[in-house]
Amino acid sequence: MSPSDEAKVIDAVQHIPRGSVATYGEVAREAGLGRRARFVGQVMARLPPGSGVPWHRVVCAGGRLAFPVDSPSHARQRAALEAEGVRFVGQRVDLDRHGRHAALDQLLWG
DNA sequence: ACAATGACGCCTC
DNA sequence: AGAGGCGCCATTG
Repeated sequence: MSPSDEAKVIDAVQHIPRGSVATYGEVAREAGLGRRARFVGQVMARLPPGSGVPWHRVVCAGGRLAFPVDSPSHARQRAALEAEGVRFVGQRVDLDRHGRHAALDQLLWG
């Protein structure tokens, strides 16, 4: 990996509109990094607190959160998402409303 | 150099 | 729905 790969990931995450989410895999592709979903996870994990990067908008495939449902981190991410209007269906983000193919995203991303 | 470890994803029972 | 298995790849011990 090059230092710029990390920058590409950060950039892609920063471009996720408020109130919507993107999966790790989608971020990897949008950043031009192919199938390196795990790499995206690594970058998120290394983010210093207060970096300003909306890491909570990055979720696993299918809308699940990467953290164990009983963990504080899971609760934190879910709260952050719900605070900006993201709906949950059970323990999954409602991707029909907030996923990359949602109507609003189509307008913002083409 | 090598094995283990993840903020992943997809497929198969 | 849930559990395993495997591919993935940078980091860590």
